[in-house]
Amino acid sequence: MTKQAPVDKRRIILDAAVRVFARDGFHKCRVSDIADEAGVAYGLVYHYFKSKDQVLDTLFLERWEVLLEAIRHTDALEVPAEEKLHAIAGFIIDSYRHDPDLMKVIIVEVTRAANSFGAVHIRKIDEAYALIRGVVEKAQQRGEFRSEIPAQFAVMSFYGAIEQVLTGWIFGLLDEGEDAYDSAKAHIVQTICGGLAA
Amino acid sequence: MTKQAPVDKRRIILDAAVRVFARDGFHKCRVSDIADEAGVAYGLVYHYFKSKDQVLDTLFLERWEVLLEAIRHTDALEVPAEEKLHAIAGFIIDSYRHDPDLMKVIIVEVTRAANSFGAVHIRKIDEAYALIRGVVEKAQQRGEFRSEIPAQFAVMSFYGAIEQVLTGWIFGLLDEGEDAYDSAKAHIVQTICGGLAA
Amino acid sequence: MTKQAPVDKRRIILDAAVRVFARDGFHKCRVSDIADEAGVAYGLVYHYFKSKDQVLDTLFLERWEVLLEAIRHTDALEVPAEEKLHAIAGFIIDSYRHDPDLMKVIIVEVTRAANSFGAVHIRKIDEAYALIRGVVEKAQQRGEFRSEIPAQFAVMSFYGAIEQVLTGWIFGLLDEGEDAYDSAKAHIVQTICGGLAA
Amino acid sequence: MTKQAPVDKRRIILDAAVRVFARDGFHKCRVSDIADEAGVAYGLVYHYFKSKDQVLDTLFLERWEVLLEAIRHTDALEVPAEEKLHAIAGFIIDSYRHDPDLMKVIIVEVTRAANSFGAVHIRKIDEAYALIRGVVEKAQQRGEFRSEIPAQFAVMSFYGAIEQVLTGWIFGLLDEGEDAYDSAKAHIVQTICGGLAA
DNA sequence: GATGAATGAGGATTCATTCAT
DNA sequence: GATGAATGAATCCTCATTCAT
Repeated sequence: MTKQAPVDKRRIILDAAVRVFARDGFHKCRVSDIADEAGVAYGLVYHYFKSKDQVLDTLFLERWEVLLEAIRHTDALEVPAEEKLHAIAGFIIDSYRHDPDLMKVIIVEVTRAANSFGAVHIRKIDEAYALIRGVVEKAQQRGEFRSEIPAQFAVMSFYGAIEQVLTGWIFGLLDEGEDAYDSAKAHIVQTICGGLAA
Repeated sequence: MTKQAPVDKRRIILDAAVRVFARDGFHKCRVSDIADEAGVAYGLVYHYFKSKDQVLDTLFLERWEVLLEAIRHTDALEVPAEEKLHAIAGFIIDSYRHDPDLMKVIIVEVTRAANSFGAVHIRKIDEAYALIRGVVEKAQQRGEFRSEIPAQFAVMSFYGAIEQVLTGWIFGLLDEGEDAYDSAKAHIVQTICGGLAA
Repeated sequence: MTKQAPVDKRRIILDAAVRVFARDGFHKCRVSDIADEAGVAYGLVYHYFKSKDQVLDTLFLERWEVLLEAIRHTDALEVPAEEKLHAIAGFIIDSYRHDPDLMKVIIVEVTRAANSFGAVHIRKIDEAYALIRGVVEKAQQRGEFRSEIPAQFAVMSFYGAIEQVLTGWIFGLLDEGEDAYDSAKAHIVQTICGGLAA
Repeated sequence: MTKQAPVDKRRIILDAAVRVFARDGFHKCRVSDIADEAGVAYGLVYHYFKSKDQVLDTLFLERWEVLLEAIRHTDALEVPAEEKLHAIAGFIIDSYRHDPDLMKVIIVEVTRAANSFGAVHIRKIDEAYALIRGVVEKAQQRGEFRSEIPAQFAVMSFYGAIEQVLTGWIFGLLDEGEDAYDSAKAHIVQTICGGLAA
């Protein structure tokens, strides 16, 4: 007789929330939908989280921390800047490939609605920008990237391009599929680094 | 006897709604807040609009139609593609410069939350993408732009970069100011067309 | 055809609230009970009052202001202090006779639970004490009342006696009836002014 | 090996409940607040008590029984009625002096809100009135007290005066302090027995 | 006895929308 | 057109109580 893996209801609730938020949207869904989806009692959501907002916060912060770590790790590598950007875009796109619901929630409900939430989220998001800016600035110092374009704008273009592609997938405006994911990584980086001009 | 300037209360309500949506967010504000801001009676909002949603819809569609027209007009010009993209980015950025509240509402409440609303918005948004895609594709056919990058991705990068810069301003993560607006136009186009690489 | 007296729904709600609070208690009753009793829609309660608490507040303050006015008026009369106390006790007891539900609510839910509410109530209650203290102090200065007993204690005894009698009626521990009301006024004043001792 | 002082968790919970009820009020506090204050697990409160109400009941009944016993004992003494009333007032005031939180809870949450609870409390409270009435009636028969004032009213005045003074202390409307306690005893009895009149 | 996770009914409050005037 | 009182469904959150360990 093997010992049963202990069930972490907190985790179950978070995972259920991802599905519900992705399906119905944060504002349209009810807390009871989350509880139902998780198969737990209504009140248990409030046992683990102070509010509906906090469920979303937790989801975002958990994942965003992983993203920040990935960017930091990438930044530390001894590779060309272009390769770093490829790795970062790749990480974000793979996050979507691996768990599209979670990324949908993060982009649609948090990243693109960050003003509704406290300044905490905006600061976290800015942390990611700052890390990527570091990558660009170092590349500019090393002469890999040209310096006419302020790093801040470069970052916005890069990150904006990625998020827009994900949004295209989320809204069904862009074809999805295994091939699409990999080519998206390449094309975004090609565009941002090489430019569209012939 | 001088002719009274006709007061268009419908317009007053729409303008008030922009300020309220920008300040409090579409979900957090109440219809009464709009009426208060407009200085009209509660019920009048419902005299002119079927619902709170319709107020936002109207705001979005009014402005988006202008944007589409601007893109169409630009597309028809006989100028290099890069110049066209500069005009389009310029138009969007000038829209923000001229009425930041309205653009904030359109981006934060509509463009980036389009899934909450009916498919109407998504289709309208996609119309803009399609027009810009036309610009890119023609440039590719003419050899102005290289063809390795699918036009669809190019558009996403271009539009995403613009929206991200606006978002940066909206969230206070990017320096604003008259200079910033003009240089933003240039830098976005430089990045997307010329690339970051040295 | 005579014009109908306009119905003041705010008043109707307040009056209904008195009955409901008296019957079920402030904590046990639901806002919907008040609306039902008043025969109005649920939301109307919130159209006129910010919260359930505020309904009780309004009831208390309305009536308490009348009490304060009555005490002030009595105090201004040129009559012996004992007569003044009789008038004050009489006013409070007549208030109960006239609208026992309202006085029950004020005593049970406000006066005797004033710590749950904001300091506003306590201050209002203290205002009544202060006025009565004035009556006693003047009587002491004039030699009508002896000075050994601090006015503050005298007031507490006087007011406490009245409230306790009302509480006795409310809880069914003391016989009620038209006779009882008048004799109560006399007996309370006799006790406080003349003392029990033979 | 020294014998451990036995820890009576039931007692610890009751004592914690007194503090919590006094601080936050019976209705506003949560059962978990009691457990926290007591430093015990949530469920333990329910191990010892059937419900939150029962905790309050226990507190009240425990103390009230002591009060009843004190009154009974006083009543049996061969001393003048005035002295008996002084002893009773003294006992209640000393109870407050010794444990103000407990008396606050009993007065604010039970004695003055007795209608919310079952008839049990009212009957217990009435028992005290009956005992004091006995004191007064005997005094009236013996000619110590005059008979015009029905004993029942005399009791209400006496007990009401005491409770009002305690309430004054509780609500901060009356000066407290060691001196105040003793003079309060004297003044209440002087007022009730001797009257205010010169 | 002791723990604290789990349950779920209950109720206040909000607010979009309607409608009589 | 204009007003704002009236409606009532929707839903978050609280918290007493139970129960498995």
